[in-house]
Amino acid sequence: MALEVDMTKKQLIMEKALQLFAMEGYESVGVAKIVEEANVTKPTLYHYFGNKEGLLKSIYEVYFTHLIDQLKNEPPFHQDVTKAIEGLTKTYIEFAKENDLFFWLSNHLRKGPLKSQSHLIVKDFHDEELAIITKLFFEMSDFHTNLKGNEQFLVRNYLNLVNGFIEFNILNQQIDQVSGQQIHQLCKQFLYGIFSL
Amino acid sequence: MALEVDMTKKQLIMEKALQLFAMEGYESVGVAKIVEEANVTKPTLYHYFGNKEGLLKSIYEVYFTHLIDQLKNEPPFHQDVTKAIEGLTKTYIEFAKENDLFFWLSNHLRKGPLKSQSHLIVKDFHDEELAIITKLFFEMSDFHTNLKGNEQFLVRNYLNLVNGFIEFNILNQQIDQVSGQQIHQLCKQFLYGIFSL
Amino acid sequence: MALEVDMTKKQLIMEKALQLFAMEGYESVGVAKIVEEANVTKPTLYHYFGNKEGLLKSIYEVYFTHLIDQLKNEPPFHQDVTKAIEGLTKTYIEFAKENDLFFWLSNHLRKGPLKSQSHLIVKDFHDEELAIITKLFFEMSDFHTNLKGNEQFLVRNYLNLVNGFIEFNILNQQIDQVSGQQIHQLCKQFLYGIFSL
Amino acid sequence: MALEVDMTKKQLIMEKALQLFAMEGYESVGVAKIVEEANVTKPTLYHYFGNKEGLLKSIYEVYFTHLIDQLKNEPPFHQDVTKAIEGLTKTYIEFAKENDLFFWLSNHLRKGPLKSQSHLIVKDFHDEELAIITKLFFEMSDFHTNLKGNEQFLVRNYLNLVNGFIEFNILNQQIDQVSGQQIHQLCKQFLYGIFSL
DNA sequence: GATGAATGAGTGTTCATTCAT
DNA sequence: CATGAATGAACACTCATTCAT
Repeated sequence: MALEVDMTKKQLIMEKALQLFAMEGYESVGVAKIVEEANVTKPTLYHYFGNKEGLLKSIYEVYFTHLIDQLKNEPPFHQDVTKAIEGLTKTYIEFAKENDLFFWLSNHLRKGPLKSQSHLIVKDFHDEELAIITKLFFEMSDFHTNLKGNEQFLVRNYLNLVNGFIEFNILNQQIDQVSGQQIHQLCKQFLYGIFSL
Repeated sequence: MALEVDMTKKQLIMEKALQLFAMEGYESVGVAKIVEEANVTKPTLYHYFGNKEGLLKSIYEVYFTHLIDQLKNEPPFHQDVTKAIEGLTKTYIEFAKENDLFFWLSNHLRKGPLKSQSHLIVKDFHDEELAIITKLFFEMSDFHTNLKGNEQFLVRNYLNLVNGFIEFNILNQQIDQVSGQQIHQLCKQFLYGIFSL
Repeated sequence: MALEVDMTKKQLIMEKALQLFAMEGYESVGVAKIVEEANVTKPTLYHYFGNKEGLLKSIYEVYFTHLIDQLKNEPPFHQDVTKAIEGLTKTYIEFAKENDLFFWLSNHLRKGPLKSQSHLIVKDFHDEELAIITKLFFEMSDFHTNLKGNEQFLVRNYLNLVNGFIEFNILNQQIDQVSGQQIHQLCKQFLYGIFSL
Repeated sequence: MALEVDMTKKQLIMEKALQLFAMEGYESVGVAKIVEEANVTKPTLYHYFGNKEGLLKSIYEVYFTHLIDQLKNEPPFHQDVTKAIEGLTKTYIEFAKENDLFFWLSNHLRKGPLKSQSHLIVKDFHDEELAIITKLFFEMSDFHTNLKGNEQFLVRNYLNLVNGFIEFNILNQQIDQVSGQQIHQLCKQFLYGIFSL
């Protein structure tokens, strides 16, 4: 995170909002608290973001876009499942290393109550993420036909496993120390599971 | 669920609160909405539960206690890992079949923002659950020494996998149709992963 | 105060209400707190007193009636102002010794906000008290014509002085040790003031 | 009091609150009534005062500070008891003439139930007042040694007498007509009492 | 760009009181 | 006599949002 003194007010608001949303929850944090932490006034917040919903969207547009871009830049699948899964997992973990607070927040909002305001705001973003991962798994099942019909199931399992792994390491403040070997082990665990099908 | 007409007002309030909390989130649902849905007045709610927090606690005490009891009644571990994991998983799925709404709710609250009121309310309950599962995995690692040192990691993975599986099936309204074979497959996937260690 | 075990529920409610009203104020104390302290239920309170107002009235009827009776039993004025004032003062102080909590309460309610519910409830009681004292001072001014025209003024001064003296001693938990000599001194102070007119 | 049309909303809220608190009591008056009388909304009140307690404190800070300042500006005691007491009394009565509603309010709160919220809010203010008056009486007892040991007692009596006198005149809407002669008479009454010691 | 001031609608909670049993 | 259960209205307070400057 850049020094607060170098940030524009807009960045500062997003930064503080991200912290608060991640730790206390979008619904529980009032705009009053956000502007207080950021040392700005409410109209400043509304000037930049329109409303509270727009603030959350802006945060997603800044951070989540990075993730999506990186996921889209994954090399196309070429028969090596292990390589594909490890590459994907490394992408997720690299992203989480650099954006731990946002990862933590989005991981909660993704699975938040279906009809909660916050979940509805971010649903589209995560749907796009899901589509990308799902596409990859369908490509894989074209080569490994024993996976056929289980793509959705495997996508869910994969995301639960990886996101859970990352969340656990963020919680214990060990995300920065996650090694390539640990990633390898995690993927092996998932892949062994896959081939059990 | 019994017909509404047969329920006491206390039960009715808890039922409606459970539905609303599960679908819209504890923080987003006001007591006004709960009492309106339950066709009672606010003082009635406060008569039975003291406050909103007490309402959530009461819901947990009713439902979660069942889960804890069943987890405690799991037969002690006797060297057969597959049997132990499948038994545990069946317990979770049986519980989820009978209490889908509560399972959905608790699965969100368990991983809710660390400092959110709702998470803090239910933390103790889930800590007890975690302790029981963790104990089981430590018993397992006594026999399968290759698991040693990874118990916490495996517990997290297991819970992510099983809870994710259940959540997915509740979401698609297929939880009632989950078969023994599906459970077997789910566990196999996890167990293959374990022995990859 | 009699042992609580010997009291009827009605007496117990009045006793606890008196304590709470005196220390925290009539408006600030809810019936919920009163019944909790008295270990009875709300309908019991309403059975005996009708409503909160009736409870305060009942307390006044029990205690204040004693004061009024004693004031009425004061020997008629026979030219000795000192004797009259000292007799009156002794009556007040005796009453306060035996009923310190009630004295404290009534001393507050007497001067409470004019339009407050509690003041309006007890106004009639204190008007009767005032009438008795005023009558005495008019009798005095018949003999000491220099007091003529100042009767109301003197009544107020007298009550302020005596009630203030008692309040101060209750506050310092010294009301039981107030001696005849102290009463004599207090009255002397007032009487010297009178004859300055 | 300035015309309402010339007042800021903050002043208007304080003015209306003062009136209501004085006549009906702090505990009995809801913020809803205050904002209704002042023709503003609740958030406006909370914008300026934080909470109901802050409103009462603000009123005290505006008015009571005037009184304290004037009390502190009393000329130092130079052996003439009569002059000192009459000066002090004039200060009180001048203050009451200009701030009759506040005087009325503070006179009630000062002696309100010990554990009532309103009394606790204003206690510090009145303690400061008491300290100033007490200091003066100790200075007097250095010159008039017959007063020694009775300072606290005399302070209470003095305040009861003067405050009672003022209250009586406010009640009868005669406070504006209180003459220097009446003040002289009041003080004479107290001073004669003093020298009876 | 940025602000102090203001708001309508809502928050969770408690009030004195009453009902059927 | 006494109670658990229930209520309409009010409580102090906060929400996300907007306006004039």
